Amino acid sequence: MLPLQLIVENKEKILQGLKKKHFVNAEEIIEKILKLDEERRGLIKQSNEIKNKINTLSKEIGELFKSGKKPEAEHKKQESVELKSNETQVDNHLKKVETELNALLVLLPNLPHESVPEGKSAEDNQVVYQHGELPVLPENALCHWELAQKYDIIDFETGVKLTGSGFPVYKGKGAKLQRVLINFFLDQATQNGYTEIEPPILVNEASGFGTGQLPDKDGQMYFVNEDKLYLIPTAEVPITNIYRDVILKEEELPIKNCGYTPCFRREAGSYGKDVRGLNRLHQFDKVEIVQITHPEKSYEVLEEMREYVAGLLKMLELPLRTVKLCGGDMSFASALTYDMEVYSAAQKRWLEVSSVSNFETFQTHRLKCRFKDKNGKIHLAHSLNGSALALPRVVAALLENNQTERGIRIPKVLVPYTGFEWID
RNA sequence: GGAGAGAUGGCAGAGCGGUCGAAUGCGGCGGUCUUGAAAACCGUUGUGCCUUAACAGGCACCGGGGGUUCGAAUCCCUCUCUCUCCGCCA
Repeated sequence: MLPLQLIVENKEKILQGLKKKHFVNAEEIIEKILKLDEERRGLIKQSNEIKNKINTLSKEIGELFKSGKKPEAEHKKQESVELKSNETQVDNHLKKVETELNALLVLLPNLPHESVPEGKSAEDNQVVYQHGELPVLPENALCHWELAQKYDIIDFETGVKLTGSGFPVYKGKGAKLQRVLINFFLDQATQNGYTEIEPPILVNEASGFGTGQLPDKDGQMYFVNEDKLYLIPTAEVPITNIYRDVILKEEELPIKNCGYTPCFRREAGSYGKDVRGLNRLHQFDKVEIVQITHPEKSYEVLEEMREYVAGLLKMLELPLRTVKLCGGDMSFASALTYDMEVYSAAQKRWLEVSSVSNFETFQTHRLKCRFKDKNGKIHLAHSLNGSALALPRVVAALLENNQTERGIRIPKVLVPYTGFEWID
């Protein structure tokens, strides 16, 4: 959520940013917001003045009763009652205005950083980095879902039987590979200064709202109606919400947390090759990294996080590229996002395995996550996060790119974890 | 799941329906003393919003929401959470 003050003070800048993000109706909404805000201020002033009078009267009434001047007290009581009904009217009006205002504010996405490229869709994204040779596989190379079946390591059909599509069952070395990757990613993160967190995977509405999934993505999360809880779509939600309603000390920044959780996404309306095999799932495993930083440091940290994630993929010997998302392709809450993609040699396409974003104050404003500087002043912190990494597509690329006559080769860094060099 | 108790400032802990944003203690910050430190003493110590160029002033907040009252931290209702006992349980 964008701070109201920012909108009031920087209307033009906001409109520009929203345009870059291809947000429609921006002008109309902003105008409404400005008008409502003006109304709101007026009403607050009125309400406060009435309350002030009532408070003063009440004190006087108390004194009058004490000194036994009953008739005068009664008179003032009457006056106070009238003021009260007046106040109730003003307050009701104010409440209505504030509800309307809030409903509009929540619609506005975050503003893109100035370096975000113009563009409408994924085609306009900029490749800013590429590393590794694209493997060339023989004609008879198999896609990962075929390999999964051949070596009996992932069973999609049984997942359908147990739950539904998008809930694969990992078996044998396939299951172990999941566990190994989680451990590897967590170990790397903790070695790089991130504190490991194991959060709940069900969260309440306030948490969903805090990181911006609600109300924007209501319907994409699984919801447990009985207890009014959401299954998390990413560890970002619980891990970032740790800092909801918290005032940090400046010297506590940056906060660096990481965590593994299963992630749950309903993702209604997907189709075709995008959802084959491991390409898109309703449940998957992911290690997430989250940082809460000083506002002046967040872009530096974003680059650091992006390099960190690229480093993971290099260790796994996967060809990768980094894409800077254009305005139209960015998420609701992000100010700048890099997607990390690996090349899946049998499918002959790039698969997104990580998304690293700076949210600036968009999340922290909702979260009320602030820090106190040396002078005792309170500021909003910046929040960032990234996948490091999501497993399924990494596994897809590993299986496809490393397939040989002999079996599937496990990357060297993982062998100490797996205890085997081949899936065969 | 059943029965009871409770929720107050960074923490601990007071608070007859009126002068309570809230005693007191601890902690934090500033100062006096000291070569330095400790001790002692003095002062200070929440958040949000509105008005203001500023000084300053006003309003709200004692778990959340609603109510009674001229006036609520204090009374009533309701929700949430915590604790104790019992039951169940990895």
